[in-house]
Amino acid sequence: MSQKLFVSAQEVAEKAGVSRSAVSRTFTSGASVSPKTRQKVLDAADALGYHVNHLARGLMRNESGIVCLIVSEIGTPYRSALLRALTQQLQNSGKVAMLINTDRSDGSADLALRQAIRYRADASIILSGLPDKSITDLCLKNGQRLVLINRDDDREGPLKINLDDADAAARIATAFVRAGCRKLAFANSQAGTPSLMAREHGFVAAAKAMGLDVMVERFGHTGYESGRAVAQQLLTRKERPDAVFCATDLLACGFMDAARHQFSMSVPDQICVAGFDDIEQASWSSYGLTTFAQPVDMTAREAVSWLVSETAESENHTVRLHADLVWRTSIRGG
Amino acid sequence: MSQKLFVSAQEVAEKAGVSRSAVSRTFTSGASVSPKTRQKVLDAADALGYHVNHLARGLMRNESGIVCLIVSEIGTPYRSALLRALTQQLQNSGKVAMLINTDRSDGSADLALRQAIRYRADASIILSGLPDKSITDLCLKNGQRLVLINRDDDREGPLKINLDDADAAARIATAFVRAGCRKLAFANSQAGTPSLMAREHGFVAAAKAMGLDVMVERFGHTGYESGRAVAQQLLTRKERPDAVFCATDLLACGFMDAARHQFSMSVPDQICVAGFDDIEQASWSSYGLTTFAQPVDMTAREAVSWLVSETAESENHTVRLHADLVWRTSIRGG
DNA sequence: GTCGCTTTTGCAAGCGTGTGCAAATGCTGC
DNA sequence: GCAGCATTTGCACACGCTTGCAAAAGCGAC
Repeated sequence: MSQKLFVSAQEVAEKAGVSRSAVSRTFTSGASVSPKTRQKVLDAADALGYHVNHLARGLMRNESGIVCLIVSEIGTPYRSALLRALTQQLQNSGKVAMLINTDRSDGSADLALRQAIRYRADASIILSGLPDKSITDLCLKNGQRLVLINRDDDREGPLKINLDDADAAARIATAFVRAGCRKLAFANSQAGTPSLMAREHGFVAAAKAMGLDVMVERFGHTGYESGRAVAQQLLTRKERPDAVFCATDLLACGFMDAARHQFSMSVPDQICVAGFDDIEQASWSSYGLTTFAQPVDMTAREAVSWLVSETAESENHTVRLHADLVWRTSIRGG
Repeated sequence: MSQKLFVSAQEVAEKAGVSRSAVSRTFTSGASVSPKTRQKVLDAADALGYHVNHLARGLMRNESGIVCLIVSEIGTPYRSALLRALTQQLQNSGKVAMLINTDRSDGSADLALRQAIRYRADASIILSGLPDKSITDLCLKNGQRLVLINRDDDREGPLKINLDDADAAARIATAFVRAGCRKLAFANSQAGTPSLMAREHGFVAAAKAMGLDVMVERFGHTGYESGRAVAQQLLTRKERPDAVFCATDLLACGFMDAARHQFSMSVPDQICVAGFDDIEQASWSSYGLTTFAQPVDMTAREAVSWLVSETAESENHTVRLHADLVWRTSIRGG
């Protein structure tokens, strides 16, 4: 590394002919400093290229300004969209995002949270994976805040943001039946996360309430390829479904592609398809997928505003957001 | 925030019955500490839930372990894939990623880099936007390292990672001609980044070398909708192109969708299409897009290995990577 | 000029860590 | 037991910053 170190407040103070406290106060909002010295400090700082050392500031204030985002499958459309919204909101609130990728092993969420603790992150937002109870307890005990997105879990302390998955599933079941469909199917992955399972159970329950059975098929992880695989399983059955609700838009895209190009089926004439997330591709004209829009901006806003709020400690807070149905062309009628 | 502060090395030392230096040394690799005390410290630390304060450590060592990723359009397939690879590599090297979103205004890249300086980031990786010279100079002067990905620029000091865009463009021009196409077009956005323009110019030049003209059309920013718009401009011309090279896969997807669904054209029979990036959607069977694969993993590896290397300072380093042609079904023959 | 009051300023004590240096400890061979 | 050596340990200072506290400075009124 270069010999030349960063310029410190001390040097600025000397150049401006004031005490070190003065320069510190100049860069601390709400501190008492006269306009005259303030200007002297600002000039000197600019000339020297001074920037407050947030490491040291965090050390003193016991508040780093860092928020950890713990996320897997970053390359996925929905995840990256959420990531975008979160970083945007965090920056608006003067926080900075530390990104931790948990794609690797299974204990990686714990490792990630430990990293968050090391950097004294003010908070962590978990978009994936369920950390060990001992770790989250440690976070909470040390005044860190925790947000769990779509990760239903029974811990006390963290903010949990969820969707009305079951309601949405019921709505889509109704839509299928109105379109004249009677042979319903549900396409899922084997990930088994709470939100995916809530959609599945909600759909099956709603169908049962209308006197219909549901063929459920699960495969692999939650991606395009799994959608194709599930299509192969469902569409080679003796009795083909005439409507399928996919737990995710990616699954739905894979399913539609297989149905059309591999089984030469027409969507929505021969089979109706619905998804969940409203990723960008759902609106592409090759798909025109009817789906539920994840309120990513709202989610990000809720998460961040809770993180930066003064109060809101330790009460068991859960936010349930509504997913709007976006009607396109993959279901008949409408 | 909670009254209970984080546990410090001091408390661990007291509980273990050793000096504070001992616990510090226990958590510093390569420090001299006997196995016996080391174990005592480890036990005490575990019992108390101690974690080294990286803020303080960074302050002392003048090396924070933080690397800033400065990126816009995080939700885009290519960007998020690169992000995934970079965070992966950084974590492998014991670094941690600070994510900075520059979607907002134009000066946001500068603001972002300034944030990086405040946290004494060891390095910054810029995936988008060109920061002001004064800021990058400041980074470099203070021993920060800088990596520019696909952002050709004439500064000295940073590592620049680029692709052989022009070569790729020439290859695809040849492929078009071999497929019997003579009326070539290039679809671009108005972003005007170096790599996009290199593809355009390379394509036009290669075509000219073969005695062919190219219809060039640019629209908006680099996304699906712009692809559709460009299609509308190109396909309503008196003389329609029979082959179009899109500067980006997203543009290509938009173009193909418009060509097929809006103009009822068949790809590749009536028009051949090629893209660039090899995003996941390019392989989806609705597109089957022939495209060039961005070597994201290689890019990430090059960037990170340079960042953590001891040497490699101040020499003007440029890495030019090769983009493999991925042949699918959007071009005839092959 | 002096008094009372408000605002500004400087001092110094921390925050939690790494590390050079000297003292202490352990080990080996007589 | 003791000299000679390698290893471990503790002390104390440094890193760059914030902030309580008291001294200093400004200001208006008498």
